[in-house]
Amino acid sequence: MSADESSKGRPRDRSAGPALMAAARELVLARGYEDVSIRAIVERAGVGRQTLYRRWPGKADLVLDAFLESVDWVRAPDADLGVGAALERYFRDLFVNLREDAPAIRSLIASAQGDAEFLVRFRERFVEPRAVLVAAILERGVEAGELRGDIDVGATVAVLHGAFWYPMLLGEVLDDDRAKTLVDIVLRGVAR
Amino acid sequence: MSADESSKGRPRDRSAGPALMAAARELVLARGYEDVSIRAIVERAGVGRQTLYRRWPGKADLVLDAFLESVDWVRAPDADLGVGAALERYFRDLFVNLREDAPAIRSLIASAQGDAEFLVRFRERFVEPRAVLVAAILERGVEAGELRGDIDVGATVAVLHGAFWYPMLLGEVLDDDRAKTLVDIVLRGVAR
DNA sequence: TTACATACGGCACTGCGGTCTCGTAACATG
DNA sequence: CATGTTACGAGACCGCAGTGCCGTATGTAA
Repeated sequence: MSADESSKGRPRDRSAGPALMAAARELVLARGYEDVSIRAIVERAGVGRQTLYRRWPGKADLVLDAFLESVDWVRAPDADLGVGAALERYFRDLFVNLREDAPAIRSLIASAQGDAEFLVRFRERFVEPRAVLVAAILERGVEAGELRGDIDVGATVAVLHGAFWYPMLLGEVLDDDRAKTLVDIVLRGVAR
Repeated sequence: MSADESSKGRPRDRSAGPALMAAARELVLARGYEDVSIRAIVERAGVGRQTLYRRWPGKADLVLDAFLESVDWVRAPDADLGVGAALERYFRDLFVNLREDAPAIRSLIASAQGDAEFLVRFRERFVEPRAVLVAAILERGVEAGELRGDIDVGATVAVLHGAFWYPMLLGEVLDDDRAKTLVDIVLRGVAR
């Protein structure tokens, strides 16, 4: 699967892909996703346009690769933490790592709204790994007796992540306080 | 404010605006937001392109007007309902009204990600009215002693709405069960 | 009636995303 | 070496968003 070498014809220039990802990352960070044209990326990378389209379906997939390269930590939570502390730590880390990349992620979510195939890839690469991680924290909490046994883990994951997508997509700042408040609401609820 | 009649020069054709909104709504519902071109809208409305740009900054604002015309119910909650029932009713109604319009709303949220000025208008027209309404339900619940007195109303509003944005933007179905589960999690929390 | 101001439909223009073709380059096979 | 196959940079081409300009139409004010 990794060896997609047809072994026939001229081999691909192995430096072109990384050069395109680097160019895309630099330009998007400097000017913002929608102010960076495909033409500008390939020019900066010093390649032809087809060389990009031979590797990615379009700008969204290229930028997804370019940014997930650095965001793909998704580290496992410490097993000795309580659910509240583990969740808070997860979201604080997420917000820190997103401080620089949030505009790009927002634009990728936007791109996915009109492109069902890219939405699938974005889910696989960005959404699902984080959902799985949070689900694991919650299930650990259930087993430890910290959380109720009848909770809907999938729905809780969606509530937690939605609570961070919503302000992000509205252009608000994601700080530590928000992580704490968010986790507190979902754990304790607001009812008396 | 309503009489933006300069009283000088040729008056605007009063039928052009409604014709454009109707054309936009029909085409977007039929083909989807990103498959409808500005050119197609003005052609269907039987007007020139500048006639559109004289009234709206672009497609996003036109479609926002065209769809909020029908979505702008935002009815006040019944005062005799408990917080849980009022919230459930609110989200069930929201999901029903969005069953047809959700794709368009998704595309508008997408448009707002690369256009800060449109984001402001989208917040004012779509986000804030609903946030105010849910905040009122929550505050009523606090006064009635149904909710704790120390809750962060704004954060709770964000958690509730985020929990509906997240699945919507991921292309999932918004049904009554989701409304119930969502409200249940936020009210009761997941902790034991 | 004569200015003046604004709206109108139509169209040209630029820059973009995406597709396609050209001539050339780099590899494997025989 | 010759042949076949694929990648390469370059650039033509299409449809679109957005802007600007044209000649014309429709209103108000002198």
